[in-house]
Amino acid sequence: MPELPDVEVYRRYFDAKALNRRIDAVHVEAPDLLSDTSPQGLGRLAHGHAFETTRRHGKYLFAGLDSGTWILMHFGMTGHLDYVEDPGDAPPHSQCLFSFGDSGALAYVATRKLGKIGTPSSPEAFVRAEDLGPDALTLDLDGFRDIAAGRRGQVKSWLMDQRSLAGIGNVYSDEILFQAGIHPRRPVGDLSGDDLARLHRSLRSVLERAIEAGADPQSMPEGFLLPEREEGGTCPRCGAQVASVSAAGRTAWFCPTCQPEHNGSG
DNA sequence: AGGACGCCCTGTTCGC
DNA sequence: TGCGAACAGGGCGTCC
Repeated sequence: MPELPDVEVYRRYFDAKALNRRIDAVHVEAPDLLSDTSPQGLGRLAHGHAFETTRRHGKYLFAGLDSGTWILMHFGMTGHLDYVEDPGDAPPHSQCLFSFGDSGALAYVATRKLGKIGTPSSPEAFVRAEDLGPDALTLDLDGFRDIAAGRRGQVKSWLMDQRSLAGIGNVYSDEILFQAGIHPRRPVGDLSGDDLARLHRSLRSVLERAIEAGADPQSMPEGFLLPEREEGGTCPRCGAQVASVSAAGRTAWFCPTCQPEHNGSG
């Protein structure tokens, strides 16, 4: 789930459900997820205040309180947000629950507890402290070329490196490489200027269109590889069977025909 | 520097 | 039917 498009959809959901409502109670079910505070500390920070703004950087969501402090959410592999009218109806694995004074509650749900919740002094300070790269959606072609320069590894690893550019994970790196017709294990240094330009265009369009689709795998645009990322899946462009290789410690899915490992000129 | 692992968790699926 | 292994869309630390 939670790569850049998913987290952007969560952010909008957060805005729609949780802004400008007085927080009455904070319940933390999994204190281990709090990276820099305690359940009591989080409660003190939020109690009596309201969220007034949100931001996103890569896969991180930041919620700003009217007191000027911030709460950070990262969703790991299985996290999401769920608003319920009755706090008693919070779904299983609700690790953190913000209850509002008027009614309702926002649940941070994470089955596998691989995410984290923190209280950075600001989004900018957090990005700096974690050494995150620029948000993938804000990067123009020149910036993209800059971060590619000198890079030696495989293109998929590079796209997924949060310190290089923030927001792309396993699924969307596959999609971006597919749309650009580039094999996931191609060395970044071997990519031509045209390859890089194509990759950058794919990056933007894939992320933007995925957000438009609500980051819902069932609703992806025609021609997306995403729903075919499994054994027996077929390429939406040429119909060939998709293949998988291990890259960057994850399973990369791609079309062997549309994404040849070696470019023809070599 | 980059890559291959193992690990953090829990739930689901698949093979025997 | 039951059970263990493998695996799942993230990220960190360690070793080579």
